[in-house]
Amino acid sequence: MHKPTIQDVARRAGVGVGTVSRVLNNHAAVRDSTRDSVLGAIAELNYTPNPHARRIAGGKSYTISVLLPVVTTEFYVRLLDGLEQAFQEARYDVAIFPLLDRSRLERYLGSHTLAYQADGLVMATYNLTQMFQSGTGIRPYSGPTVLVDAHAEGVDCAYMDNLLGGRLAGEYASQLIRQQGEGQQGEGQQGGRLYAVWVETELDQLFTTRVFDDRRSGFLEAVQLSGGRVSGEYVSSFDSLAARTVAAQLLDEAVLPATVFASADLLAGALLDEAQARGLTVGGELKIIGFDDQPWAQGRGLTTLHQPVEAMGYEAAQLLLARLSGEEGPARARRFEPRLIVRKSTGG
Amino acid sequence: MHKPTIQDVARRAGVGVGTVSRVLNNHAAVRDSTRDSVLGAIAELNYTPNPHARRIAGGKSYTISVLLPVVTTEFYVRLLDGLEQAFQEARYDVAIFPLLDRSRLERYLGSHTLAYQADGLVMATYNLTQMFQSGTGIRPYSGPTVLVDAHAEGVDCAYMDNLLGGRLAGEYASQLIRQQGEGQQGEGQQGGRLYAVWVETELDQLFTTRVFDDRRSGFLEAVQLSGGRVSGEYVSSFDSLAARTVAAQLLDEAVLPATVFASADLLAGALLDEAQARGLTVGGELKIIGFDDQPWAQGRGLTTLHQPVEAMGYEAAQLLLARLSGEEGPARARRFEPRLIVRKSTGG
DNA sequence: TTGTATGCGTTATCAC
DNA sequence: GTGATAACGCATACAA
Repeated sequence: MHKPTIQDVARRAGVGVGTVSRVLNNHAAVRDSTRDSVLGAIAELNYTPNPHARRIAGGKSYTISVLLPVVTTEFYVRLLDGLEQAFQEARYDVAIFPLLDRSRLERYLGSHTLAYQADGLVMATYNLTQMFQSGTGIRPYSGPTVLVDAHAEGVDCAYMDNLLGGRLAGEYASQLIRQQGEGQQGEGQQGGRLYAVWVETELDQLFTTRVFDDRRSGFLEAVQLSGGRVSGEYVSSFDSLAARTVAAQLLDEAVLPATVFASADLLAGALLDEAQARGLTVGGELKIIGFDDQPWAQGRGLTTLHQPVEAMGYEAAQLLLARLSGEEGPARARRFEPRLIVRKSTGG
Repeated sequence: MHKPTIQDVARRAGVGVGTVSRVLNNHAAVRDSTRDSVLGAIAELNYTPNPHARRIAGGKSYTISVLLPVVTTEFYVRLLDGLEQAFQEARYDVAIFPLLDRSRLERYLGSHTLAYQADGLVMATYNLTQMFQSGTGIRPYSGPTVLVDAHAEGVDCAYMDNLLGGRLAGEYASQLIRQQGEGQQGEGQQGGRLYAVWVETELDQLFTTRVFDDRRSGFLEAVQLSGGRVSGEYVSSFDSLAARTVAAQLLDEAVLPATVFASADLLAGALLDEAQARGLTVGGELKIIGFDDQPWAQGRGLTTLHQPVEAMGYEAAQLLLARLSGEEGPARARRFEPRLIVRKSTGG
């Protein structure tokens, strides 16, 4: 018993191979009744098309390469979920290329690798401009490319509006402080102070991203617009140890009551830990706002910004698929909006 | 100008396509002179074989799936280097599957994915037995499989002898203490105390590994054999924050002079940091031994165990390739030995 | 709307 | 040793 082929299906359904191919690829022009019988035969034989034969006949690889940073975060799991669902629906395989180190990028894009043979490329989170800048020896992939969780001129992209996210956090923080100011009358500091912890942006790095800068800009802008001011800003690298150290420093220096915005849940988590160690009442004298809505955020009651990551991945895939089916025209950018989730870390 | 095919090469070299295919695949029976002319034609035309056509004609996918944990460590970069080199030499593509979460394992092994279509599977670091245990709904991959950086009965594997590594550390630490004891006569503690920091083994986890347990067992065994004893043992999760906390605790409680074995460089690095913060003389009153020889270990002068990771990857690939070319027989296990690198953190 | 025939770029199997 | 040629499984242009 060999693996059933399209021939077997055709014979079984009493049709030609062309017809089977047509129902496989949704080529509308096929009568419902015959489509049903073909589908029936496929099911009975448990037939699955041979992807390699398909590739050689179609002259395409039906494969998409996804370049991904190696960061063990729920974010990328969700992003892949969105991407893979869309590509699967369109009968494309996705090959994942974890960018373990810099040399690997060049290798992946080299002409003899899987990535190069792909019909399209998805790049996550990177700064494309910097990545392909002259002098690095890296040359851009020649096929259609889409950026996800990043944006650049002249390239299709699906990105999260981190500027908006920061703004939402800033507006909410300002509002919290106003409310608190109304409650306890006569307080000079009118509702407590405002602090922020930022993620250090690594300069001169291939793996650089504007994500955190945008969150910062949005926040500062919103706070300023609402007439508030930030009493102290802290910077931490994206690392739990550094975050904890910075959290301790912040709580050493901060004047309570205070509201703190951390531009990543990783940093907010460290603040939560440090506050707990000091016996501070989170949600009361100390309010904390994070960003990411990581899986633990709900359990720990962290007010944070939730992002439609799967939707962003799905849409990025759609943009690429459109190009693959011949779409011309200028680059399109799809924007996605974070949403504030209020929990008890801000008294909600 | 279309992409040159094997036909073009044959024509150019004045031979048949069969001959071209033969030189491509090293099918010995071809005269040197004709091989040269074929190679010449290939170079002139800049010909690269179409992998899809190859796959369909050969009836194989010429692809190997590598299941990898998502841990940003030099270890996996080096492991991939070894694997990829071997597979490339044998004209196999490698597809990397980062195991972001548990659900992804099932999906990767599902019958409609790339991984399933691979001719062989490489699994890194995991506990195969636990992974495929009944009840998880995960069924083993049916093709030839090789384990790397792990070992199990009845499966080909290439693994690091972490037991030996631990033993080497234990012997060296014991030796250090004896030497020190001889130097300062009459000291009751005869050369100082011995401490150890272990990596916490996560139980009930898919992503479990025996690596750290082996390092621990080997160390304790060697120390006992040389008549020494461990004055204190500490446990930390594989996380820089936790490691620093544990390092601080250890240095709070330890009696100097002391020698500390950390079963991973990540933990040793935290000790280095904490010692520096306290103004302790590393290599003198405090000696530190790590495990892994991470890139920074040399610069910071950390005595540690170096592992032939690339060689292990390369050999794992060879084991799999042997099966792919029809090798029968019982499972083979290839053992690799860590090597102690003495640097100034132990006074070397 | 559907069946047939041709082509995709290799590898493998023959003869020579 | 080497050159024809038949698969491999599918998509597609063309004919019906």
